[in-house]
Amino acid sequence: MPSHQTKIAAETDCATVSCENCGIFQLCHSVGGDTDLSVLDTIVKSRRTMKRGEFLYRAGDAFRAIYAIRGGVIKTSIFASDGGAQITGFHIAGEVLGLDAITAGRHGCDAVAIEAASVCEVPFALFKELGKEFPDLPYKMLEIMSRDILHSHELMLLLGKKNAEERLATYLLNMSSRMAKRSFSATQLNMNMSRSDIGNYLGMAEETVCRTFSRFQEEGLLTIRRKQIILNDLARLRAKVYRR
Amino acid sequence: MPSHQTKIAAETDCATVSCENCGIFQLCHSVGGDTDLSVLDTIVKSRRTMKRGEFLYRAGDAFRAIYAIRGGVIKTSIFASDGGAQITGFHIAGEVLGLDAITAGRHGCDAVAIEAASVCEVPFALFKELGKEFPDLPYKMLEIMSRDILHSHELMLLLGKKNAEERLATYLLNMSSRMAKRSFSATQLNMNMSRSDIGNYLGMAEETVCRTFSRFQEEGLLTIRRKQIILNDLARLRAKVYRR
DNA sequence: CGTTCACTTGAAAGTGTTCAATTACTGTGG
DNA sequence: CCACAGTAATTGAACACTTTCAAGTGAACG
Repeated sequence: MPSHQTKIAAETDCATVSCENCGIFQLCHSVGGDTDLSVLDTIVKSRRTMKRGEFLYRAGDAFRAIYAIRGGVIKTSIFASDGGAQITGFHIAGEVLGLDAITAGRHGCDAVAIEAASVCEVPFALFKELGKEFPDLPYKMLEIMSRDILHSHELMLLLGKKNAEERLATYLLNMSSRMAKRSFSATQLNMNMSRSDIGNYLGMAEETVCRTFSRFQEEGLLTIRRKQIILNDLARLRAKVYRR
Repeated sequence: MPSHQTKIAAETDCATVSCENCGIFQLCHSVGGDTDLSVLDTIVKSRRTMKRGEFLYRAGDAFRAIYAIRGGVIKTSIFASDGGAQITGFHIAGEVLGLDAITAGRHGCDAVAIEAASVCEVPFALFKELGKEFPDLPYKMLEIMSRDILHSHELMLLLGKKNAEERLATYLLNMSSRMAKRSFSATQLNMNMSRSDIGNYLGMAEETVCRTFSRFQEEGLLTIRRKQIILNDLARLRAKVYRR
């Protein structure tokens, strides 16, 4: 579990697990059946590696492609006219980005790498072409978007109804289960995002995030080691998610 | 503009404007071209009228159909395990409901009529059938979902970053523009939802909604007449949307 | 015509934010 | 390898905003 912090965290896994971590690949596999997959391979191989701080796209950019994350973490955020921003998600391997741009024809949010990352770029025009050969493809995409909407709704519930402890607990458990799903540790989280980003995402001040982390640590729920958070008691953390 | 409060507010308009208010119809028109539209007519004619308080579907119900609202207002809400609820939207004529259920195969939220309403029910299986004849159809649906995601993101920004005044101002202007888009008055809003519902949606207590309404009225921004809100100064209201 | 529910308003209490100061870490250059 | 600078994280204390609790008003409806 040590030191390859400059490397892309999940990249190797993504390769070894025959790219199960990569959404589009998954998609294609589940759709392709015995059909010739050579075209798909071509598309998926148009990869891109990103350094920390690099933008995948910016709000206002013309919509050309959708992106499947192969490794690393990418954050998306929207902006109010007054400059205020709201982070709408931290996205990890296997998740698909850019779908919110379909309607407007341009991206509504910024997508920026929080740590070194790797993405598959699938031009939307090409995606539509493929839809002709694999009629299930667009419906798979509907499923993915449907999942996005569910995620949004959960975040709304969090932002609208939960207090600081409930927010942070929810967030940690969400991260934990998403990591576990991709066969990372469920209890040792590398929180590469800053406290400030977490606060922005959860709708609370950076300081409140810190204080809540500290309180959780005092209560023995977790251990803070730099950016690494070790969850010591998932059960008790789960109890924090809902109002007492 | 007077009294037909028990009638479905937009139903008549929907008919006269050759059903432009109805999302699915719009959808079909934009897709159909000169092709035989008789099947579409059949589907769209499977309408349903709803009384205030009636459920279109409940969280957990099996996903069978998607719904386009022809008239009235339907609210959707999700539930936390502890019983807490978050209203995720008030939906009016022309909007499509039920799409968030595609992934899970069952609905994740309740949809209930706030006032008498009328909806077109489109069985999803049938929708998929139609997709074969009209290949653009699923992509149109992607667009609609993309719009939903954008809406969700905006609400997140509101819930995460805005204070009471900004929230209510945003909400009123949003309602205003949606009504205007469907050729209703932009300044005379019939807020059929309760203060409590508004509060829930905006992530604030019912009392705070009242107080904010009162303050806006004192400032001359609007006039409160029962459920009817008259916006007297859109410009000044817009200035309230962002932080001073 | 009274009962009920929704809305409104007041005052007290919490919770989280803001401002400010301190400490810890990261990365850079000597 | 260490010192330094700059950034991120943490903690404290005062303050602001919203919530909560409580009471009162008004409309709606049987």
